[in-house]
Amino acid sequence: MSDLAIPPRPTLAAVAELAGVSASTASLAFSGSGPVSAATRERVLAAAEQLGYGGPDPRAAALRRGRSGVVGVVMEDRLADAFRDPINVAMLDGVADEAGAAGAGLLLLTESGGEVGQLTSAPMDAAILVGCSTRLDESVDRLRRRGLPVVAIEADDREGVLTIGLDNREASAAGAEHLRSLGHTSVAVVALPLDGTGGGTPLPADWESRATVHTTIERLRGLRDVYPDFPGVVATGSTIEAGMDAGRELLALTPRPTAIVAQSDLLAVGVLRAAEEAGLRIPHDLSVIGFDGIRPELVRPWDLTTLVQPAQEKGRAAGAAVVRLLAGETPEPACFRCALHVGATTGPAPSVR
Amino acid sequence: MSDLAIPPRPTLAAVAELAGVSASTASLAFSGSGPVSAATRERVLAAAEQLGYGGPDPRAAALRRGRSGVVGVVMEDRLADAFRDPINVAMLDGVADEAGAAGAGLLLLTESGGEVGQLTSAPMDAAILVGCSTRLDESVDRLRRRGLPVVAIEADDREGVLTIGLDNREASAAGAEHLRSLGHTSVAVVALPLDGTGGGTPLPADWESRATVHTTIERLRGLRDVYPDFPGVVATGSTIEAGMDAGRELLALTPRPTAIVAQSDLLAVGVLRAAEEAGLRIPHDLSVIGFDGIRPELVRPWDLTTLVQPAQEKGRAAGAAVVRLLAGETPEPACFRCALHVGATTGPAPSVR
DNA sequence: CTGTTAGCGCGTTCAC
DNA sequence: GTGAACGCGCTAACAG
Repeated sequence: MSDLAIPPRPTLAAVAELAGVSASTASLAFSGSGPVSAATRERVLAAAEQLGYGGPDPRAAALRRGRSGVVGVVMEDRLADAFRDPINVAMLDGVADEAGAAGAGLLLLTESGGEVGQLTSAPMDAAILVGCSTRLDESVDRLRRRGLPVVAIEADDREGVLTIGLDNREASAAGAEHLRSLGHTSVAVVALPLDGTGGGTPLPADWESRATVHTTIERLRGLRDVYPDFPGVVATGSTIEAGMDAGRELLALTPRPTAIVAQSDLLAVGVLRAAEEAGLRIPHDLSVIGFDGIRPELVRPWDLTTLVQPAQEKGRAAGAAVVRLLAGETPEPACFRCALHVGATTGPAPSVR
Repeated sequence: MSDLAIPPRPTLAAVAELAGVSASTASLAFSGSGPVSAATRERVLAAAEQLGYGGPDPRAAALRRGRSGVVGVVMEDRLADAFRDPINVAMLDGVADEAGAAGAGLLLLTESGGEVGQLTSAPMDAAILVGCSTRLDESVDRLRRRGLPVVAIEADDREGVLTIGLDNREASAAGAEHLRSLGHTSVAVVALPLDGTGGGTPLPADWESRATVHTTIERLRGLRDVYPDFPGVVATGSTIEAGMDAGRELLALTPRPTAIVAQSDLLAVGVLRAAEEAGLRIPHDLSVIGFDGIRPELVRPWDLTTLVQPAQEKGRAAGAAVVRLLAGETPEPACFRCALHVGATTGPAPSVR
């Protein structure tokens, strides 16, 4: 581990001089986008080889071109948390597919990252906002002032932002409708966080005015469209553990709900575990419905009733939108739909059996 | 969705002029790192506000400073695959923790991404190589020629690269030793990919000379240290599905192995499913051992015997190393150790019971 | 505390 | 097909 030291890097000019051509010619030889004779290119490349020149400095190229080839992906506070939910991973996957194919790198950022905020200081050509929370508005402002095109996934419509949506409300309502058709009258919800703060608390009555996370609100609204009243708890995040905690609390209610609506599959799995722990039979004693439709193997051994969302498609759409925006086109906003998968975790309400 | 168009951005100079100060003073007002009177800063900020100026252009700042505040993370070919294995996610998490704390953004790259290769054209200050495969050498060359410090996770030692290692060989040997102490004489392996190509084939006899993935080789060597001869298959990736496929093949061998060594926990879970499918009792009829120690809930309902590696620590070390390298320090290479977790998927060999 | 002076390393006009 | 000049937008030195 000797020389990790950085040797002085040759510049294009040095290469050009060695090759006996002008800097601009050398530049063309590298970018390949101009008319350069094969012989000249050859000489330039040879000179570069000899000097150990690794190609044009991307920083300078970025300044000159006004493009850095980087797309920012802005996620929740901790990357850790974001990565933990497979649905986010699937989405990122879609983004990487499209943006990557267009030659863009993905720069992972958090809204609160860094000192003054990476949002203001990171070199990028556009940004995709994911899992939008409280600071969305502020983030958008910062990005827009930098002149960057912004694409948001599942966010409130906002001036200057292209939104890739999901029918959260309708889908949730469809899930609730499914429960209602099974005769459930006593349902409870495990909600995703309402805002940037803690969670792990009962769902407040005034959630609609207090919550700031678009997805959470819309899913709650969908449930309310079918069940005007329901108790619930706010989970600390989209994890199995949080789902277990929430499940334990809800199962201790009297009367015990006959169905629990979890706002994500991971939460649903946690609820199922809590139910198992309490000795309840699924779906005989309790019905559980999730949201997302993550890969079934992660939910094993249950066949979870859930709302399957096209996460990767969503990501792909966002990636494609950014690419088009950067190409000067004006892509249309999109809205994806979920499909209800009726599995084996929902059944008739105990009272009607 | 009207004006996603990018309005002309004001420059620092314009702001400075409006504020009636020089450009450099304005610059200081923004970076905050110089002596500027509160009143002056105030005026500059007000002018910026008025013009809708969003702060210094990161591209220009990067060129001038020679730093872009971005650390590249180079992963396997498809980001999708990388994200699918929780062990990678855990590691990324560690990297994000350290690098993020230092204010750096993580730029996700693939070795083959983009046209001419993002490795050459992406603006970054340093790179972390992860899941090193065939093209490692070439990648390192490209990065080193750009004068970038390079940190590699689990790679062969190489001039000019700081390696963060794992005791893959020793750990695998310890796992094998565990099986031997239980009386197993007939073990088979499910190997991670040997190189960038397909997989899904029997493990060739000359794997040692053919394989290019450091981690795979070292783990195979560790197994061989205890069991000189063993059959095996090469999985197509680190997934449960690939593990199932591999498991089915190995369980069809005659004589059927009494123990299967999987090179990752996901593969092990796949093998367990294949065993279940074949009606085998675990560990009565078959012992299975994994590698990684991903979160237990992902392996449920089994309590998998596995080699627990400190993945997040590994990532953290890599992140810290990069940060120190960028600070001009010379961090030492590190090597982490795994711990054998004896779960409920390994037991005495059938013949000795 | 603030202004002046020079570039950072390259890509892009134009001419030739 | 090639070269000369200019400036992308900012910041590090210095001088005042």
